[in-house]
Amino acid sequence: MQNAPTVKLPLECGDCPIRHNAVCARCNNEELISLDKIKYYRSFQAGQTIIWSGDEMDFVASVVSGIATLSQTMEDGRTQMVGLMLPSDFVGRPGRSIAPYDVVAVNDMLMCCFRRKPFEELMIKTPHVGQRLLEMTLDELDAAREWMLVLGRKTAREKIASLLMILGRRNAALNMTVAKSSMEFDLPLTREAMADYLGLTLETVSRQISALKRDGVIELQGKRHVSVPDFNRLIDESGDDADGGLLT
Amino acid sequence: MQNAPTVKLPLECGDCPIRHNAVCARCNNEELISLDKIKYYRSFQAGQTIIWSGDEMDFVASVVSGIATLSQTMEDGRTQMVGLMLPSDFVGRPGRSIAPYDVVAVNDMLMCCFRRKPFEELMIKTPHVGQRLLEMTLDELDAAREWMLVLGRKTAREKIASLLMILGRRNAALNMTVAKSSMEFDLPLTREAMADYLGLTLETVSRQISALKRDGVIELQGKRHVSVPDFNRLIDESGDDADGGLLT
DNA sequence: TCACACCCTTGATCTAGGTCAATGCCAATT
DNA sequence: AATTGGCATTGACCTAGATCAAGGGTGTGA
Repeated sequence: MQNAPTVKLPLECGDCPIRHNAVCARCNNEELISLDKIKYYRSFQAGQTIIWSGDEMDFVASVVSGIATLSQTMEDGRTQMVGLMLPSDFVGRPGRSIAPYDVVAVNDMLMCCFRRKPFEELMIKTPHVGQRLLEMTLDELDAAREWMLVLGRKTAREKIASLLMILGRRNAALNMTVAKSSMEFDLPLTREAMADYLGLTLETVSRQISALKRDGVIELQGKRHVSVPDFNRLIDESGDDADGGLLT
Repeated sequence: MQNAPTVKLPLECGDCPIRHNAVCARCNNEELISLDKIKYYRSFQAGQTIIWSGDEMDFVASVVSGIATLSQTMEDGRTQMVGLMLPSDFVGRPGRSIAPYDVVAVNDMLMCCFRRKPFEELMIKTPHVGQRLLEMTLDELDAAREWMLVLGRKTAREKIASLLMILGRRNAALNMTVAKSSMEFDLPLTREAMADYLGLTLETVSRQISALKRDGVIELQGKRHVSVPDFNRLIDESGDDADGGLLT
């Protein structure tokens, strides 16, 4: 646990995130084999709802490829996205059978699933899996709390900049490249999905993106491809501390 | 793990939350003894900052009595509370030495502390502690995500009602009483702290509390004692689903 | 090639909540 | 009993972002 990396790792040995090298280094073969026995793969189409809030959920899973969103919706239709699930993220929760939010595939996805009961038994038998899950959960908690600052206190422009920073960083991490001063990436989300993530309306999202473009902070190729000539400029706009987060 | 309660337990056997009955039932004596060897107690005064964001943190701890807040502050002073720590909550994180937020004592507090390194070693030796910590972290993650909906999508009035619901419920839980249709409790927070929790200004908090009083949803004795004649009315005002949360 | 469905942008207007400022309350101190 | 200081309330006004509305690309299927 001491030297475990706190950033999300891309896939390493095989295609299942549970086997990330942070765990593998400590796992013996028996554990890997027992994991293999209870897992299976499922794919989902873009736009498909993977799990409905309130539904019985008999599996836990990790994202192999594609992007999903977690969101909560009030009776009157207001919705708030509470998480973005990217490859290597873990969906579901041992010890609870009812899903607390909707999980929706943004693009085509492949998930590595484990039936919940055997997975729970496995966690008791092989503590390393639980330890890795604890690390990941703590990271998600930190991310959720950082997002609370975004939602509660930032202006619309800062919110957009914060989202672009996250998307840029995660894109860089997925490509195993270092985040550098200039970068470009695709926006996986519609303006409406961004609005739901940021607690804004889609019109405000659109206006602020236009404003950032007008001010030269970003450039757009089409509507869904962004390039950031100077990443530090974006950081300034986001209102974050320069050091870029609370890792380690 | 299967039957572990998902609500936070009040203190049970002794005064350290790590020994909550959910864990105790599965622990053998050896584990309890080894915990005792590395723990110590610290008290803090009301208003005292327990941990500064960015500081080195060589211990983890759990709240024995009193209330603390977790908060993040931007350079220009805007602050957002990201958590309320009540008795039995766990502060700090194994595997990370730098504190990501300020922890401030709201009233006089007693904390049960563990030096971080020995605690991490203990977690490896005795998986039950890690499993309990995972449960607690997952609960906190759910709470953080529910709060994201509050921050991102609720109106000021709904935000206040949501906060009062949480305070009322936690108060009922601490007193080991069942949440019933009418209840009363003290507000532990100033109007400003409530504003920081809710992403509002203190004036708006004050106005909305006055409005809820005017409309008969709550009554005030002094400025810090609330009684709620009909808890369901408060739930309606909060915009939440009637069933009252996502537990189990 | 037309038409329909999506997604996105932009403008005009409205409003919830922020900002600024005055005042009130009460407990502690002198 | 006067003073000080920390909270809290209330009013008047302002503004960021919501709401309402119109139109513009682009892709897909008939």
